[in-house]
Amino acid sequence: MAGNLESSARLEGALRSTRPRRGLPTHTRDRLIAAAAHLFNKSGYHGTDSNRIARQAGYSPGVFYKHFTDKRAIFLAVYEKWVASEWKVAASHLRAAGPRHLLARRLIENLVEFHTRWKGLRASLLELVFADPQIRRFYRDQRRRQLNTMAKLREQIGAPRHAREDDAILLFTLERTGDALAHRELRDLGVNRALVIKSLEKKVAGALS
Amino acid sequence: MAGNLESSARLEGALRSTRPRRGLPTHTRDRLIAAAAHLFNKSGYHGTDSNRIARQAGYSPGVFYKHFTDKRAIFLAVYEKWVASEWKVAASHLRAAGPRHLLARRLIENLVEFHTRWKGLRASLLELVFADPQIRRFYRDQRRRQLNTMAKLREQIGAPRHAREDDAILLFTLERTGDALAHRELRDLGVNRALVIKSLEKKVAGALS
Amino acid sequence: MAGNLESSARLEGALRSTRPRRGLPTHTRDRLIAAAAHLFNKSGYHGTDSNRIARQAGYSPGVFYKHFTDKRAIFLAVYEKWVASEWKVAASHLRAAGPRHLLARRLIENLVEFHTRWKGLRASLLELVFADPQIRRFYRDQRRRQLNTMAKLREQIGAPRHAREDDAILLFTLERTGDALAHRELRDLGVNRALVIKSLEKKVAGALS
Amino acid sequence: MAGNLESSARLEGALRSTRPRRGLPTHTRDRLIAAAAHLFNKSGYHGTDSNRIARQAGYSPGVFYKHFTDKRAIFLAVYEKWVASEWKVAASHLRAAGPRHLLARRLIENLVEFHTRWKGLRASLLELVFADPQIRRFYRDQRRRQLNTMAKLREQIGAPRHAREDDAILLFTLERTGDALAHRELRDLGVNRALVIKSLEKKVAGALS
DNA sequence: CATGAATGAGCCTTCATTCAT
DNA sequence: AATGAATGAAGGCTCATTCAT
Repeated sequence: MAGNLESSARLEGALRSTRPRRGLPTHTRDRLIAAAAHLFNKSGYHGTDSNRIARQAGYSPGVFYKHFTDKRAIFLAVYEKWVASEWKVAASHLRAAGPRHLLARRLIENLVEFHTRWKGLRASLLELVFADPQIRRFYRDQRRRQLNTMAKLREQIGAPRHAREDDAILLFTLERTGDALAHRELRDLGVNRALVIKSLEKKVAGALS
Repeated sequence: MAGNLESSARLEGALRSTRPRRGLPTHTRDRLIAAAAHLFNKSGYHGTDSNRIARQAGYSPGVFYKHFTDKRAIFLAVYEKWVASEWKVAASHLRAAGPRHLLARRLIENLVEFHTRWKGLRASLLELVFADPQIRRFYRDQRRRQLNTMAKLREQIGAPRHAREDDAILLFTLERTGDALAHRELRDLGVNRALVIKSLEKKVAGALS
Repeated sequence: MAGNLESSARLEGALRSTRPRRGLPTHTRDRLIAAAAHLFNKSGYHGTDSNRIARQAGYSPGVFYKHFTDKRAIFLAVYEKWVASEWKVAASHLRAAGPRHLLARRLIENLVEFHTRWKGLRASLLELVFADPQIRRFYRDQRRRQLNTMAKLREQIGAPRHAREDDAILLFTLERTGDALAHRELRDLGVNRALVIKSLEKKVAGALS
Repeated sequence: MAGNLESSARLEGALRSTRPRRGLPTHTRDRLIAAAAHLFNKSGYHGTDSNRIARQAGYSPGVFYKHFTDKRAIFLAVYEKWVASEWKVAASHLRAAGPRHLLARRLIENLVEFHTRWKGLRASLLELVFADPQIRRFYRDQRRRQLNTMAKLREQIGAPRHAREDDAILLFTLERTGDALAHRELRDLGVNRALVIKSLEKKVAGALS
């Protein structure tokens, strides 16, 4: 993954150590977000307490509230950063030239990777989307943006229009199946993972035609 | 709706009042489950506490722990009852004769109704599936059962076989789109609800052919 | 052991089974006391709840409060019965003829047996003697009675008088050392059990001379 | 008394008032221990709850669990501190020069004082020694230490050896009689307090010869 | 006499949040 | 900017006790 949300592995070891006693506010904020991302993803939103986030980032509890009004706020920040980095990666795939089936393959690969890396965060997300208006708003903004991007992309590559409804359903399918792939749910279902992935790729390729 | 989980509306008004001073354990348990279903659905799992469940059911706090070891346990009980009643309704639709497109329509109608009624519960569910092994197991058992039922149903109506993988993807699509329909997510996306439903019906009808 | 407080072994198996649906109040009371004795001794006063006492005796929780005003009351009843049976046994030893050193031996043997059998009860007792005036009063009555008995006994066997103060100290010594013998405290201290017992016997024999 | 456990009287009045808004952890911990010692001694272990300990020490409930995992843990801490201060005082008596009968007198005086000050704590202790392995272990370690100290002391002052068994019995006698003296048990028994004390002194003096 | 469902005060414990340093 | 001790509301859970049947 690119960007600001470091991988879990790197996080675990490095965070506590190398930190200047007094850093730039932005740096502190970023460290907190990275720590929160890691912990939310590992233990869920409700399984993570704010003191622990601060400690994991190498700070004392008070720092947390200098940068975020409450726990909800840092979740939103984590989520925003997460989504931003997702978009960056997706965009790079979309810019890359190549035949449609290869594009589809890359997008699905990316999907699975993302859902796998952030499965804990996603599990918490859905409850928060339900419970918190601000998170809900952001969540839906992203979906709208995805939908618009799909339409634009088709335009760029000269494919014919599709019904926005079918695009939406496809996004839902990808999202939910991405979770299933991340959680090894398929194995429990006696379903072949590779075939599912192939099927998704076909759907995406179809949507781009 | 059929079944044991009373509708929210009925619950809200009636629970506290009409209760014999001393009932059968089963009855008490059922009332607790109904109250929990209502509250989990309204305020989410983490927004509901055990004392409140008891009070909503018309009891004092101690009663809760006579029937359930902890909150997790009653959530599972709620979930089991919820799923059981869902199956009952679905089964009645499946038994009813008629052309496939009508069957599909009824199933989708049922899907939307269920996701709408239990949207709060579903929002909490996904986090708990992630966090709790027992709930996860039950969740996946249901999915497997759904998958098997689909295959059997096709056999019964003489339709050709489909890949289990595609059935799984269809279930995921239905589940996630059902949530979207329940949460009025589509309006925010500028997507036509009726068309989405029609599209889902077509997918289901296709799966039954 | 004589009398009404059945041995733990017998209790464990038999209590729940053979009980007439409606018995004499005295019988019920006795069963409750026996069950309480067993449980207090095993788990301590604070580790035993009143519902469990009733259940162990083969009754429902309500029965308990038909016979005792509260948990304290049944402890006192247990204690009274326990002490009564202790006296009965001691009296039989005192009545039996024989040389003084044999009498002393039998009394110490009896002491150890009692402290061993009721070590859990004794552990709870001391806190309750501190906390509860009624139990305290009873406790001290017993001590006074012991003291008087010692004096009388010496008269009977024609031994010279001793200072009441020394008798009291001897009783304290016996009580505390009896506990130590019961709890295997001596082994931890690197002290020879047989020698301690011999020493106690000598003290008792001395007191009877 | 010297040492870290302040006297009840001082505690009662002073604790809540003079406390810096924010102190060193050690100081907080010490205040909690002092408050717990006071309350355990006054109301017994089971009559004291953790919130109350915190409040008595001048803190809010949460503080308690920053310093102790549970009530058992603070009891052990109280007990350790108590024993340590007891040893300090005893040691000062033992170091002081003087004839043996004066040493014995001072030791008994000290015994009575200690048992009087901590009678509530002692009453709870015995139940906890029965119920809690860790407290039991500590309790017995102290006894062993006392026993060893007695032997060493005799060596130092050039007295002949005594059987460890008799030393143990003497300690038990002192402990139990100390309690009796503390609880005014003797008055109820019609026993002369001064004579009992004299008798104990003689026993101790004898043990040092 | 006996039942056992129900009560409810109250203890144990957590954790988001604050604020004096 | 950072600290971290302290807060305190609130939730989880128990158990002595009651009372309608």
